[in-house]
Amino acid sequence: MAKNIYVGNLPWSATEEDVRAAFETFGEVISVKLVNDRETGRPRGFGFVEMDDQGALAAIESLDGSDFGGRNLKVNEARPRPERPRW
DNA sequence: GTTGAGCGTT
Repeated sequence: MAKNIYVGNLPWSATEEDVRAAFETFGEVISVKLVNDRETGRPRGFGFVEMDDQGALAAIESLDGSDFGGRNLKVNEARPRPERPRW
């Protein structure tokens, strides 16, 4: 099983491989998604990481509040996202 | 070449 993780307060210079490398230290990283502004194309400074349950919990406990790129990282379980409507 | 609370573009 896997969990979605919310990652916030990221430096604007951070990339998905940086986040993935940081989270791979604690477990198997399934996917990494950094959110960029769709209209301006600028990075919004947060993203999501999908990991295994144990790895996700370990990464949250270890990376939340830790220093990443000079910023205090915010790591938490992501909110459930509604599935896309297909009507 | 700028900015800084938050939960995503398929």
